[in-house]
Amino acid sequence: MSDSERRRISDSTVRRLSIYLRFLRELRRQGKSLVSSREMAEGCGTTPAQVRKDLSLFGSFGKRGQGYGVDELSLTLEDILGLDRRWRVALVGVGKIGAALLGYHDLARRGFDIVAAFDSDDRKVGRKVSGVEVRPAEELPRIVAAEDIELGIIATPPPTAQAVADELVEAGVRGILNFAPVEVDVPAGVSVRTMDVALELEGLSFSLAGDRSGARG
Amino acid sequence: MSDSERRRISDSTVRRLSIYLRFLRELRRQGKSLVSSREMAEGCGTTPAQVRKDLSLFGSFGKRGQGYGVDELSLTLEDILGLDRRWRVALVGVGKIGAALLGYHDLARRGFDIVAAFDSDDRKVGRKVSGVEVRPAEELPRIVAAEDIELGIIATPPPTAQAVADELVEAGVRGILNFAPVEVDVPAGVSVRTMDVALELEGLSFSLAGDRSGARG
DNA sequence: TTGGGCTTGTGAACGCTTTCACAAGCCATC
DNA sequence: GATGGCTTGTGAAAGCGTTCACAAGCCCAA
Repeated sequence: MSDSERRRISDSTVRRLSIYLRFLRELRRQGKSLVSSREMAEGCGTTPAQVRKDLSLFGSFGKRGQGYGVDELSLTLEDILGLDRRWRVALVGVGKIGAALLGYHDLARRGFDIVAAFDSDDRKVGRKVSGVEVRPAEELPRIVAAEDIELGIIATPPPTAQAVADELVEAGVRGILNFAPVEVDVPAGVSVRTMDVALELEGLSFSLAGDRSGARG
Repeated sequence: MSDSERRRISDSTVRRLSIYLRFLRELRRQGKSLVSSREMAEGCGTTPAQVRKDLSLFGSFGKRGQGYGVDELSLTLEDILGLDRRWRVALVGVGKIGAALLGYHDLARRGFDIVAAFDSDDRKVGRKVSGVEVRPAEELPRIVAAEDIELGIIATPPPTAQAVADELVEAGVRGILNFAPVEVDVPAGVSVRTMDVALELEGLSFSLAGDRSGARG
């Protein structure tokens, strides 16, 4: 697939592809070999038409009358998502969230290895957290570049998030997962996703606040 | 605002409202009193027209030729988002992520109090984590109902997530933040948001994989 | 070989979200 | 009080994503 084709794919489609893959891996563990778009939709919280349309953006992977081959489609989605390899990730900020991420083995299971961790707090530097040594923030540029790290996770307080993002990009990182509750700017060609727990809770709060009369739906 | 008006608001708008509010609070700390849609757009990663359209869905809060009053708009957005009160939250699963959330004070700062934590592991039950006592999973239904808890956070392994969601809903919870990497089903009238760190990294992986020729954009 | 049941792949229709473009309106200055 | 510069609020247009609906195609049974 060419870059220009890839660019046309929407964020929501990519997100669903990940969900499909997660579901397919579960089916694989259960030993299922075929799955229909209807079953995928039920397991992934969407519609059969949506599943088929999403997949059709990349090719024809199913068999009419039968469904999709679980193994085959898993591999295809892994290819599409760029998961046919492992990714080297740098973590910046070893506070509560950063430490939790270092200990969260689902990341490695899904292809993302945190190979370096940084913190500006001297008391944390040198300690090992879940097997990864915490390094001083000053070494970030050198190590990220030297170790060919392509993804970064920002788990610092908001005021330093932008500076960290700048350093990561300068050192060659082209994808950033940001846990600081602030939007960070990056140059074109670099992707950022921000995860803000409180922001998600606020979304729930909105739904509930609009529901004061006990309405259903 | 009536429920039916509220229902028309899209998820993406609600998400942006939260981002606007986050930004406005920062401006308030800086002592700024007026802000234009252009400045908000720059600080929130969107466009001025989008900012104005989002706000216009709820009313006219600005002053032509000047912009929006920072204090006034903050309060308005808090009202809209249902943040004119505090929310009582139950946390289920005190593993790495759960413990990190208990120690993450940004939640309390933004109106969400984790007032109960549950775990099925006897070794964790009874311990206090960041000031909250861990209770046995069996007590969840009773305590959530008795304490008028309206929001739940699931931080258990995937296989138990659905059962926990069912218990939370049964006990009266109408909003769930799910950290288990699996989609959970809930009845109409209950909202769920799933946060999956690996899934977000996969999104970044997709962008980078489609970018092998060093294209810009 | 034929018929029935089921499922994919996809153009077209639909509906929602974003962007555009401009009238209405505020403020400072002269 | 009139002028110029700036900003909001909003219909209309454009752009996207989702849903519909059905032809094409597979498999099983008789």
